[in-house]
Amino acid sequence: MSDHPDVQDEPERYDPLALEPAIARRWHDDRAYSLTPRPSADRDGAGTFYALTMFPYPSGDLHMGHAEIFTIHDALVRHLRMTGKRVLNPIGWDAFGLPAENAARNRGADPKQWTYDNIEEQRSTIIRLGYSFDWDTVLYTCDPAYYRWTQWLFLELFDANLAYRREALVNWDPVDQTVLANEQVVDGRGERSGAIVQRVPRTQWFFRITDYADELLDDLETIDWPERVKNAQRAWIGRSEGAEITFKTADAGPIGEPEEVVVYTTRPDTIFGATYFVFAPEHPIVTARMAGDADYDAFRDEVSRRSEVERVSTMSADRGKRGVRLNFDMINPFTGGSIPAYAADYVLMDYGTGAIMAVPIGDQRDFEFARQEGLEIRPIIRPTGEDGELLDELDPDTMTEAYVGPGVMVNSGDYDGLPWEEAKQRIIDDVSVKGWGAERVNYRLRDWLVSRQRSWGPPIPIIHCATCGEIAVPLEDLPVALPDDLDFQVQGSPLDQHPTWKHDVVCPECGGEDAVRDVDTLDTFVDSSWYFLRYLSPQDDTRAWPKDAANAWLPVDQYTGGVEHAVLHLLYSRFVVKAMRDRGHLAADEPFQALLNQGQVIMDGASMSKSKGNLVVPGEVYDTYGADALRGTMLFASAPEDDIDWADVSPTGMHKWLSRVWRLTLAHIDRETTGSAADGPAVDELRKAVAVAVVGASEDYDARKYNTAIAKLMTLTNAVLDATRDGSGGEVAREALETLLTLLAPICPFITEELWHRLGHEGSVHDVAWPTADTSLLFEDEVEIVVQVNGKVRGRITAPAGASQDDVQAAAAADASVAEYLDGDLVKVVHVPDKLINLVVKA
RNA sequence: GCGGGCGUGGCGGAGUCGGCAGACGCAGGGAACUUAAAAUUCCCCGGGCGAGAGCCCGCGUGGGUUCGAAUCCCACCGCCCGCACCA
Repeated sequence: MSDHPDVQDEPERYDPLALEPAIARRWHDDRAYSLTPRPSADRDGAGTFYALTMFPYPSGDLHMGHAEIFTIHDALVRHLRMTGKRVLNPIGWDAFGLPAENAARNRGADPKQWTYDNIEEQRSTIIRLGYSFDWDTVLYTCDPAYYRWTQWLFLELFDANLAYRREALVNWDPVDQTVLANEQVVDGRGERSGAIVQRVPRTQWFFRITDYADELLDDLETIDWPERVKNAQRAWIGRSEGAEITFKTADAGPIGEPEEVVVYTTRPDTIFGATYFVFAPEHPIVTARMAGDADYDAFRDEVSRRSEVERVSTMSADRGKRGVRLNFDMINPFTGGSIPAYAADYVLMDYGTGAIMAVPIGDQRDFEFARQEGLEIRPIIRPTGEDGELLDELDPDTMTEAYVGPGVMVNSGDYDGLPWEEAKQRIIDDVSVKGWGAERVNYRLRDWLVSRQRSWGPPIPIIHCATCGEIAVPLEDLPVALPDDLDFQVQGSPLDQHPTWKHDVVCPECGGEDAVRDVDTLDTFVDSSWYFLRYLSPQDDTRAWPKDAANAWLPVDQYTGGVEHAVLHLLYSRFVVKAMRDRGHLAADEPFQALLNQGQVIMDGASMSKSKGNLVVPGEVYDTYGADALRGTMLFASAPEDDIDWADVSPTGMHKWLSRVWRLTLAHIDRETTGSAADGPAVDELRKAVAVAVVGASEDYDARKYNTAIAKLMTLTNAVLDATRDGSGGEVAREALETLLTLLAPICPFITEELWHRLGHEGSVHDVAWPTADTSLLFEDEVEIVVQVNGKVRGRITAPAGASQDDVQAAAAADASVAEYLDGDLVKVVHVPDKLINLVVKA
């Protein structure tokens, strides 16, 4: 090279920094990987593929985690293209959200400018790393051209009664005077102010995701996702089966007659063991009956504050339960007996009905509370063993924990002697007959709270009219755009505090002036719950997406992203697709057919962060070794699902291998140029090595095991080296190198493209068809067979392929190193053709 | 506590349809080339015994099934990730 004029006769060295940026820029500027025009209605499954990667959030430059996702995804996509698929591979930015707003608050930045600056930085890194996205489909969720349709989506749900407003307990930061998103609450404190977050009632917008609870649960069986993600969703949905049963207050109380209180239980069979009754402290009946009791109010306030703070830091078992005896009793409808009523912190207002029948004998929490308060623990079940045999009766005085196993009912009136499962069904039936309740399925899943008192998000397209109520903004008035002159220094919501924005509207229904805009914005998870639909037609300003395109392209064939979205984003997207299906806008039941969760990139065993001083950024890696080495290092380190500890891997090693590929290719070109190209004596081995590599690497690519695919390509590289060591190398060497470059192209797109051109090809290596192997080369005339005696390897023999057991056995027995172990009667012979023979002898 | 996953050389990892454990690489050691270095190329590289051929041990631990187990079954230990007072 030019800075070493004295060594200019040396072969050109591999210098990725000199060749990668220009190629990267060309791919981007030429839109080399855009899929225009789109195949749509003719999509038949075989010819097209929708590959999706979770779009980045633009807070700063790309980090190593992004590089990991995109590298895996890009290898997948480039490989699929070479196998003939037409791949839709879009990119965009999840560009609304709190960091931009916080930057505005803290540093006076303009959130829009801040966001787009970060996007540009990320975009150039993505281009530099050679990720083959379709740059025609770029979208930004903060662009009015996008969020117009996010607002449309909201109105669709509003029209379907799947979006509604009600009062709910939300996270309130008393210092910043604002509601916080759950993700802004860290260990019970506001992330900015450090103040303990309170639960306060506030009117909020919700999406009725619970309407789809059963389908969201059942359809998990139809999608190809990691089991742990499905399990996380199952747990989050939290379906349980039981019954609702009505208890009455023992006295008439404030309304003049006994009040009815419904409880939810999964163990109706244990109702005869309900020896007390517990309300959530905020339960309305309790609030009414304890009104004016200052001690009670203090208890309730402490509980509501305490529960949120301590839930995150303390194990429930260590904490003890807090409760107070209320000033009334309840009647157990089955026994007719009066039982004491309590309010306690271990009963939650927002699950079930906010009240429970407490069965200390059969529920650990009730047991603990009963012990603590000296309440009766009544045995109503006698344990049975595995074969249904009766075991010892329970003794409440000596028990240390509740009994939750199988048994038969005792002390349970007409149900005595029934197995507990049978008693459960009988009691459910009887409850219905007597009008005391009904069978009931319950879910842990809550409706999705989507409103935020923040201003860097899509305004909720609703107008509140004094006479008409909540009125949808007419579609032709969308988008409801954010004003450009928000003041982010105000306390509370900048949108709410804007001098004119919310008032500059009349009611679309009655034309009345006494109307204001909704000042809340939508959760950023709403933006990301449908972006994969917008990718189908990002420039279309007449509709969110064309129905035929949605039907053609959904579900996404492969979705790659982090497991941190196991529940939220992936559950919300599933809900949105199902809701849009029911609105007639698409046909798919699920958004993402297959999901791949890539591992994390960590450093020295810990997640990377600036504060820990262990941060590695993609830039410093590709500025040293190049993008190909960065990509190769990540994929060679381990399987895509596994974490990568950057301290354990070696971009240097990857660079060394790529340099070897470079040298071998240039040496071959030199042979051809000087007319000395001719295959040497090792040509047959090399031919075979090519076939082995094609077959092996193809299998690995199909299984997305890029680490072993690379290992096989290294082996092929070493075979080329061995075959050309003597300076020989002709057509077969060229074929070996071209195959190597083709097989490596999806992983290291730059060096392969460059060398492909240097080998004299006009087009791109990425347009080459995936190679197939001459499998006849894989067939061996002779095979090595392992000889075992009593299961231990004692020798190896060479035999013709397909040799019979008799022939192999004879040859094995004749082998000197084997014969010495054959001292006894041959009792059994196990023969695995062409692989192994095991001679079992008995002394 | 409940649910899920994982334990293989100094390190990342192969092998996981039961059939030669440690592919491929990193780190390390040695050699060639060089005035020297870098780069490159070659050799060695789980532990023990042995001059050597080779033998024994070895995939978290202990059992089991089998001609044969890293792989299948049982129990235990350890680590990681979810969820966590959900009635």
